[in-house]
Amino acid sequence: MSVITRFAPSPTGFLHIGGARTALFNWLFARHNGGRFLLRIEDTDRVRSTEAAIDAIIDGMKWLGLDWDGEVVFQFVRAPRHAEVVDQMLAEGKAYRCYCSVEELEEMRKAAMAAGKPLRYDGRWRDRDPKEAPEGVKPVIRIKAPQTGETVVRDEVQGEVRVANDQLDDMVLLRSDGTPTYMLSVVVDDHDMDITHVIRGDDHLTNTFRQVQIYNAMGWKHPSFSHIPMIHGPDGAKLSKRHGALGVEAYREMGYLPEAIRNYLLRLGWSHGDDEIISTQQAIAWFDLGAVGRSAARFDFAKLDSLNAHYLREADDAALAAETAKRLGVGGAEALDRLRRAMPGLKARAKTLKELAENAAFYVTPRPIALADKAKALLTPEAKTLLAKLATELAKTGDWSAVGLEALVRGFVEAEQVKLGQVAQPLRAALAGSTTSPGIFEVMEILGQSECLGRIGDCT
RNA sequence: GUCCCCAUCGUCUAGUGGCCUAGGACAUAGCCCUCUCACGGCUAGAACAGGGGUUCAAAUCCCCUUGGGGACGCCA
Repeated sequence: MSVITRFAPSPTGFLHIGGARTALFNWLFARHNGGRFLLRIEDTDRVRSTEAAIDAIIDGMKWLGLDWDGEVVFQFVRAPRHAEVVDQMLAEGKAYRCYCSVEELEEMRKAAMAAGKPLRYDGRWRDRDPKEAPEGVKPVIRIKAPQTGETVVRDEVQGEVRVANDQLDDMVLLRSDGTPTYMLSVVVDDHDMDITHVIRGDDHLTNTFRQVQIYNAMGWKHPSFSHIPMIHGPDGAKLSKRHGALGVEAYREMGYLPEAIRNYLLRLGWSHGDDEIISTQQAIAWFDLGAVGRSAARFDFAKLDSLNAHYLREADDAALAAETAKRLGVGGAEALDRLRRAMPGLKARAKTLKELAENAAFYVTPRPIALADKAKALLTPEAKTLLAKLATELAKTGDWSAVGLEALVRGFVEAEQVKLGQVAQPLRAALAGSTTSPGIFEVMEILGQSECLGRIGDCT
């Protein structure tokens, strides 16, 4: 039997980082096994589901390079099928109508809490005669769950997990308005879509017992379950927006590369010996459920940064130049060409595309460029004198290559009896407007002779 | 409150009873390289939550405690 996995987000918000990892693991597992990876949008909550969220999820998946097979499945349109399953359960005596009001349910929970008992529905309509139903109340349909024994889940990641059935209650399958609940639709859809492996966050682990009861009631074989640990914020608490529970588009905005995100997310909870840099090809070849860890991981931007820096250095210069130009809001073939030639020196110094753009700005800023305070401080009267002197020599040279310029400047400092830094730093200040930049001779070569002389002239 | 899950350096993790005076990566500190900043190289500090067992032998197996997380909804 071939493997079929799915990613089933509810469109009530963006595709956050935890969801992205769940999607990645499902995708990897399917690709590793030559199986199929499906995308199902769980939009049964009509109030909270939005079109914008659906778009955000789909864009996020595409950006991350997680391609799914076949058409996107929308859960809401399958509601009639879900109701049909409930009809069958009703007919077979595996489900029943419950006429409890929400107030009644609330009291039940309070009483249970006070008595130190599990918070569960007491089954008061389970065996009650439907003739006693109050007038005008639309019932919900509840499953007639087993009351003794235990339900066991053999999880690929968590191992064997069991719970006594008296801890579980008769959950609602169909709401009083006739729409299906999550528990029901997820089971019916996973069954109908022939999902073989359910890989999801471990916040669903205890839900799994209830879902298994539905599979059992229907006489269906349930898929293999893998509950992967959640991602926490740097402080160990649940991931909040403040930490990184941002939509993937926010990471894109911050200048992270999809390959870096994939690599980072993969290593959060999964490992392959001491390997850290793992290409997507390798990830597909190596991924296995058995190596997924069982404890929650904290999200760490520093590590993501370092991975991103790595992939930035490997990225194509022309593509990086185009992205940088876009972020800088500059166009034109000349600017683009300058950025492309400057890219090797630039990308080694940045961790994100955002930082890359900031560092690259001086290359394409029109004269006169603004000088940072520290750069101004470098341009002392003595330094300016030296620069002016150097400028006359620079104006005469016919070799404007980094190598030629370095030879020229080194000759100049020797003649002037000064250290290279005494010239290079003011030069950097004048040309880049900053105290830090790529190698100064490289900067000069890329900027070109007239631009350099102009910039030196602007501040001497 | 009830149930479930988890627990190795600050962080991500390797480790599946002897190879562990516990390895790697990120971060941190120092040194080297050097026109600055990065990159790169080298070095350093840094962990088996605590307590009981089992065993010739435990980071690894069992139990308890503690700490963290999750679920308990006519949300998903």
